Amino acid sequence: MERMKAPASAPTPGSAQEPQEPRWLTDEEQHVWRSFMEGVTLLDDHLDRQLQRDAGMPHVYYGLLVKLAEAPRRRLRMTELAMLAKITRSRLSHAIARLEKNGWVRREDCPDDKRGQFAVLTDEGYDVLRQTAPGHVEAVRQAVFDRLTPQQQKSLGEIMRIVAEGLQPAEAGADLPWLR
Amino acid sequence: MERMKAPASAPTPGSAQEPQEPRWLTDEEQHVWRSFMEGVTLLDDHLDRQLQRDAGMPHVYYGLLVKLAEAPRRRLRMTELAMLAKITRSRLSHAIARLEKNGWVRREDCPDDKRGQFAVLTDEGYDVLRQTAPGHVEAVRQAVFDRLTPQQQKSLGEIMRIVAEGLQPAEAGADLPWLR
DNA sequence: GGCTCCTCCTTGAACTTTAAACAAATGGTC
DNA sequence: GACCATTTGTTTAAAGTTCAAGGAGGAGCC
Repeated sequence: MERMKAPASAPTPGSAQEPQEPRWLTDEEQHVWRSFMEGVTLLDDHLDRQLQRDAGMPHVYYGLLVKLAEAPRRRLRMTELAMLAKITRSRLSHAIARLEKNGWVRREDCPDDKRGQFAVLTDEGYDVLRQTAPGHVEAVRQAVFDRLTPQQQKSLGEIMRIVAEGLQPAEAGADLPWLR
Repeated sequence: MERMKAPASAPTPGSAQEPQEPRWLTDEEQHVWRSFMEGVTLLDDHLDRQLQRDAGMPHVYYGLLVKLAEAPRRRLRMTELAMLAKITRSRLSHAIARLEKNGWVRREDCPDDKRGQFAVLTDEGYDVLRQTAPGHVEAVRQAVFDRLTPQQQKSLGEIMRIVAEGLQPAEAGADLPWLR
């Protein structure tokens, strides 16, 4: 994974060749990375199961409903929603199609731009959210916040914000500053 | 998401009813949680794409090869591997089937237990790992370690280990203590 | 208008994951 | 041995995700 046996000698650094000596992870870094991946995997699974059971949808879909619920008039342009949720438009298209079938979201044409579509949270969708939100918060609390000190919570936020910013496509939302 | 408008009054705490007043997230907690989810989503996507492009497999599959590479005789029982990778046996079955098609893993019967199967990393599989590991470490470094102070790295490890432990099924690996 | 390029969103196929059901082997227990 | 519960791993179908391709509208330019 992050470590494999390293070759005996390394090419001169700074040369034109790309394949420098790989910057393998140290043991400490490796432990961090494994804890991270394990924690994320288990947490993701846990919340997906919780929501699938209690709300009949995966975590990502739940997140979409939340974004819509928070938006003015409970609606967002598809691209906007995709960016907020950090997923591709393609994935969003499929997701909204499913949520539409459930009656939790409906599509509306955009008057200004005939290419555009709004995803609109229906009253039924809002109800689902209201009924399932308490259980979900509780799950998140039990899995994460209840186990961490305030200082750890703060650190986690800072750390993951840094990571997220580093991966944010440079221009993402540059023209939609109010989304950030 | 973690917050919806709260009812005006709460049922008496400690009563027999479950639906207490939900423990909504504070604003700070909510920011932490969103940073976390966004970071994880972006990171997961990023590494998946990196490995799909450079190694022809998703991140999880890569992780399976790594576990096998580290195991004695480069082999593990299916259940053992599933537990190490924190995935279900079903998922593992499918994954190994695919990796077997690639020629990177092969199955072997377990002599002791006729139900049992070993997943064995082939030489081809090992080569793929050797060739793609440098690129992957580099991606992990650039996305995570290069951006964090040593103190933050340490915190991240501690925090995610706590989260992981909380979600580990109580008995998981209890009878396989050498796996922990 | 005509041209080109870009953006918005959808689609279909291939692939991965999940959930539930299942066969076979094991390990008691009687 | 017969019985029953458990463990092991697979299978099926449905659901979700990804990738590449594409239609349609907008925006700038001649």
